[in-house]
Amino acid sequence: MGAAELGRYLKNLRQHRELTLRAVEKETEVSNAYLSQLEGGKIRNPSPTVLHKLSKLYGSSYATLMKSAGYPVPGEEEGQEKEFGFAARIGPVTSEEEDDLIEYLEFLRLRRRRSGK
Amino acid sequence: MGAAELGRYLKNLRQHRELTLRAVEKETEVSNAYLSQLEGGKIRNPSPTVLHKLSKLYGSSYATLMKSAGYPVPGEEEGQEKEFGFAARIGPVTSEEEDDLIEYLEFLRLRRRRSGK
DNA sequence: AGATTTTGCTTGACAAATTTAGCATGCACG
DNA sequence: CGTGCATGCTAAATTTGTCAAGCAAAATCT
Repeated sequence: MGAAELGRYLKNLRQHRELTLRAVEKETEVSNAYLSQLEGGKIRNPSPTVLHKLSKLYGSSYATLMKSAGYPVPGEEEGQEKEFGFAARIGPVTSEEEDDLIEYLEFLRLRRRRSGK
Repeated sequence: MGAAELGRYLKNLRQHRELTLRAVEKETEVSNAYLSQLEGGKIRNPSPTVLHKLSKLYGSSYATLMKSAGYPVPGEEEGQEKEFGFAARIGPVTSEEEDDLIEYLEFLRLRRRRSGK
């Protein structure tokens, strides 16, 4: 898990695409030095931004890279099928409304927890 | 976006739950000093692992924390419609909560219409 | 073969994340 | 009033991500 696995995975992706470290550096603006360390399994907590850039360039899944880096991946946890029914029901919302609704939901749950259901 | 937004968001979550920095430290094994800096918007790239721990403790969505930290969120990138993005962000809700949220959304829109903006 | 370029990697330095220790204010209670 | 403790914060220290520069082997060219 973690650094070593991510390294092997990234090296595999790159070599399979016959790209050089410096070619990847040019496309992705991540230094070849750092890429080398990444592939060598020497980096334990790479920034998700870097992983995202690499996933785009390699055409591979960002979620997979995150996972193999040892990071938790949203949606990997549990039951995210039911949520979509709600999305359809509530219709389009602005991002401001999103923020307000989420905060209100948290308030609701807190209140419910205090007064035992 | 980024550090300041994440900070406000985290502080809000914690205060609504009436937790102290040291209480959070105890549950999550993230130092109270670091939590303070996080909430003060002084941390630009917190590790996803930390965000995940906080999301679990606060009962809030990991994806939302990632997003407000300025990280790309897996699943939100391509393909899926905007409404589904909100569904992923808000996480699973009970049907009781659905009702409350929709009612609250109507209230929000009514209020906004009254006071200009 | 020798020169030049390319490639992967290591080193040194810098910045930023995270922790440990400690400070300052506020609040209880003797 | 004091003293003790909780709370939020900051300063210093440590660890680690990230980059610029450079090096050795391999490839490529002449």
